[in-house]
Amino acid sequence: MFMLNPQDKAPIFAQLKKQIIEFIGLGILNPNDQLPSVRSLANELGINPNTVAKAYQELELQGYVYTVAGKGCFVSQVNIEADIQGNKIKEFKQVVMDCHKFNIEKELLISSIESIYEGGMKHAEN
Amino acid sequence: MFMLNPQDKAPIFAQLKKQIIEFIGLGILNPNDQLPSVRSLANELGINPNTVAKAYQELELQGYVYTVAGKGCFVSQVNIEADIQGNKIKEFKQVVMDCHKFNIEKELLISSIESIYEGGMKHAEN
Amino acid sequence: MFMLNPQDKAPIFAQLKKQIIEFIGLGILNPNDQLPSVRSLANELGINPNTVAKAYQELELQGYVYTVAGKGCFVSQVNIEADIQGNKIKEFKQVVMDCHKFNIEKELLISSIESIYEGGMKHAEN
Amino acid sequence: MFMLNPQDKAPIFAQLKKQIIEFIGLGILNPNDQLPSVRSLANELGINPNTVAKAYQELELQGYVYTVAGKGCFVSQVNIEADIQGNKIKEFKQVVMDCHKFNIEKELLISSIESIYEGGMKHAEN
DNA sequence: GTGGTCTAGACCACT
DNA sequence: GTGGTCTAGACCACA
Repeated sequence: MFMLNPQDKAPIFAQLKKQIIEFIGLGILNPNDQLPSVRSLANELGINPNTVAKAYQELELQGYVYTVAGKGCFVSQVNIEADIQGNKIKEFKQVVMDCHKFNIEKELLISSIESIYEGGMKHAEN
Repeated sequence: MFMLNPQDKAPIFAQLKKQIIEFIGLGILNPNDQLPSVRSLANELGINPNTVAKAYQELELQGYVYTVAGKGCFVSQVNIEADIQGNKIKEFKQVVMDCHKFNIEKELLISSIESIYEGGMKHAEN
Repeated sequence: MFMLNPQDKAPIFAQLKKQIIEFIGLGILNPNDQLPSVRSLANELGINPNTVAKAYQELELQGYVYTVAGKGCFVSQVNIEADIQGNKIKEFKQVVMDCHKFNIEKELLISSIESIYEGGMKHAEN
Repeated sequence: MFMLNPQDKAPIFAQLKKQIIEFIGLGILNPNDQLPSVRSLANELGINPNTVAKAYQELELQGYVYTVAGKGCFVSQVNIEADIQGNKIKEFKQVVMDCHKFNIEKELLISSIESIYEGGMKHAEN
């Protein structure tokens, strides 16, 4: 279900977090869905349970999930999607401002957007 | 000349690197300009010379500067500016693809660009 | 496992780098093999961990190894071997061109090659 | 007359030395030819006289030139050319042995030699 | 346990 | 003066 890249400089728990947030944003994980248990996920991914637990903890701290002792970890029912979108937009604006600073032409950016939205929705290879 | 943010989670040498690259991209530092000496910059910023040296060394490995032992460290004359712009654009496209994935409307992105490029906004709060 | 020559003018970290690259080229170290830990190797060689770390970091920057914080340093799985051979051949051609420039006879070079490849000579005295 | 590359990692005095040796090997500088004076050469190259002096000193130590106090520095009349060729051949053998170690095919090396000796005598770009 | 970062202070070669 | 290298020893995040 999740994909980890050991060569990625980002710590594993952060990769996990990011993917869970992404899945929530994409509607693959919906409010009140239960996440896999720490142990099962750790087992499945071949990583340390502590690592999974850390990801879950941070997600809980940031309000994306809630934990019920003895039952498991569930996706929050609050308006997470808007939150995720908001963060992405903030990130987007930041990058645009950098582009502006470096005198990259506005038209170039807009045409990039057009082509991405029209074309396939494939990921860019890094 | 340079500004370090101790609260930033990024390592000091990376902050320094980023700023130097930015200054080159902005034309504040031009090809063959000499960077401050390792010692003087370390002194000025209140950090260890090794930390500055590490930043300089990585910049050299990546081709942004060249260093001459016994003389100092200089901005490369190759087309760095295009390189920096290229990286920013890549980053931009990546973010746009994420936005697309999360169903953020194209028009929203474009209008953000318009306002940033017209308004001449300075910086987003982090 | 590794051998350092204190009399060699080359810096320690460079000697280490060179040997690791050689071991990869020779198939002694294979893709995804784990390198000795920074601390253990430093201890074994009687040098400072920072020195080993520097070697590892440069190897990573050049793509020969990848390192996972908290786990260790591993040989890359990309086609490093071809890379190493390519570099050696480049070096070879450079030397041949020098020989040509100095009017060294072609036959002399070729016969040297023959004798080395047939004899299975070990090493030249430095 | 001489060409220095400040970006080259080799120290300037070594670059100078190498070129003088090369010129001797090529017959551009002949036995008992006088080298430019330390000061004039330093002036011409825009470098420190100490740097030139160091190059000359090392050349003298290695027997390539001899210095006459108050008169200048001259190319030795001993059999330098053979010496230079000998060094190159030694270097060549070393590289060939490395190639052998890395399982590079003998035929590849020989055909490289053929093409270099038949083709132009241009330098390889680094 | 691992590697990453940083400091303090030293010595060296080069200019 | 410059940068390059190395040591000793520290703290941190990650697994």
